[in-house]
Amino acid sequence: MQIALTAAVRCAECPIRHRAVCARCDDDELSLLEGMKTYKTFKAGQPILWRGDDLVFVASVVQGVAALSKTLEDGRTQMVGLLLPSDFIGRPGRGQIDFDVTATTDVTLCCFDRKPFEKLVDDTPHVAHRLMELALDELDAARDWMLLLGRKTAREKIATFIQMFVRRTHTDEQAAGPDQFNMPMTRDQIANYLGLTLETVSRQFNSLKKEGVISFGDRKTFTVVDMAALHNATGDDADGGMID
Amino acid sequence: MQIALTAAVRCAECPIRHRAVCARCDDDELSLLEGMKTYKTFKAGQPILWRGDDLVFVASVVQGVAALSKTLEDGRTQMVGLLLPSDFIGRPGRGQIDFDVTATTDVTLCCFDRKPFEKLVDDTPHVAHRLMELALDELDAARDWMLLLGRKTAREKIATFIQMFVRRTHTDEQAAGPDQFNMPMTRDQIANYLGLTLETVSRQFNSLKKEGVISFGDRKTFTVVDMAALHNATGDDADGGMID
DNA sequence: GCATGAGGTTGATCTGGATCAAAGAATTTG
DNA sequence: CAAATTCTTTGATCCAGATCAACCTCATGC
Repeated sequence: MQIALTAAVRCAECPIRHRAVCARCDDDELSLLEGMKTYKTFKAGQPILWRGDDLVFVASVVQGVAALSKTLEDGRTQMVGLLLPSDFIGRPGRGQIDFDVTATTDVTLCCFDRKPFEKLVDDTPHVAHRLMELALDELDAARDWMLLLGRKTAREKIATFIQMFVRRTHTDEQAAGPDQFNMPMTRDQIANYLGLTLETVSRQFNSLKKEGVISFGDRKTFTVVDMAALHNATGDDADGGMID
Repeated sequence: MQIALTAAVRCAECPIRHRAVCARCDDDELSLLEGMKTYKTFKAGQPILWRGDDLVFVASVVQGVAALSKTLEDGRTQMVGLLLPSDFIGRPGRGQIDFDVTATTDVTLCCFDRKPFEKLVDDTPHVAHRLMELALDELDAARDWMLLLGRKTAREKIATFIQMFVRRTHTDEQAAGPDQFNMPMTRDQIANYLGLTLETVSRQFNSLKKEGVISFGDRKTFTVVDMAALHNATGDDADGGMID
């Protein structure tokens, strides 16, 4: 699950601010982790963890995008979470996960052995508290997504996805300009996230483009032209949008 | 959210075992809460909490069924959680909720003021730890449901729902016999849970009945005749079923 | 440069569930 | 127990999105 971990405010080499450890964490706590971190990289498309795998490490996403997904017997799959930089992989107190984690783009993880990390959690109540908060955030996001999957139209799903993606992304270094973003996922991956097919995703993207709500650069870059119209298309009321 | 709270192993008047406090809780901790609990009852259909409400109490469901749900601007709604006896309402550290809680049947809650409850949580690390576990269970359940909402057919949704309901219910006092259960929800409520319409729910129920997988008593009672066939119809593999 | 392959678009057709409609149970009310 | 109300079933029709099928457009490699 992606509760944001984080080693540290002062985790020097990582360009992200790990999120599992809060601002109140002092140097002593952080330095406990400082010595034991390792980096792992994965190529786009590579599996990071399989369902049922032993969780030997926990990690923050430093670079790239990873996906949590579940699969039915006959191969239909559904993404159940999206991991962006600073998001966390691993569940405090659990040795296993019930979904697959796959690299969507090339991914760099900042990893810590699970055991010492859990000791840190056990020894520092406010870190445990922080992890609880993050789990609850995840739960909120999952429930927003349930509403999307169960009741929204294809158009609303796409609009909601773009809005969510923009909100989670636009303070990051990967932002290419004002309201302009890199879309690191293929149509197929987006379809898996939204419970649609890739053809429907393509059609809806292009229909929003035709209406002047968004526009594409080189297909990896897109710009939200009319943020109000985009929000209008989500089906959400006033400001109750997805944050995940 | 329904992480199971619980006052106690020895919470004498409640016929349930509250779940937020674990077996390791000793008498001293429990007695902290013992003095401050109150019971609230709600009629079927009554709202228990509205989205955005201040959370002045946390509570365990003692009797009946309640639902968490979210609503779009135009009124479409999606249930995002089902609260059965011993489930918990309230989120440690949060003063607000982002969904509505409604009584599905007549409901009795065992309530505690939020503030003293949170003090108990803060003072007893293993209770906090238990709550974290419960939040993670919820998250797993929410993700299972995302798979259901995004990728399952109507038939698979109904089969999964019955299986889930049976699993969560069949040790309870409300079980009417072996594999026989009371269904406390209307077709409409089930539809809202599964992202379907009430007509489709009715048709699928009757088609499973016609095939001899389940049978009805007086429409509030149903029996799973062929558990294997039911599981077969869920689309899940081997034993990776919903637990929620 | 051309070949190869991965991703994306676009069109035609099909279909699972939604929607619309009406007629039964069951339960509650008076 | 008749009337009203709330649920449920069942049928007919419709349509959003899936499916099937080309074709297009980039990258990347040789």
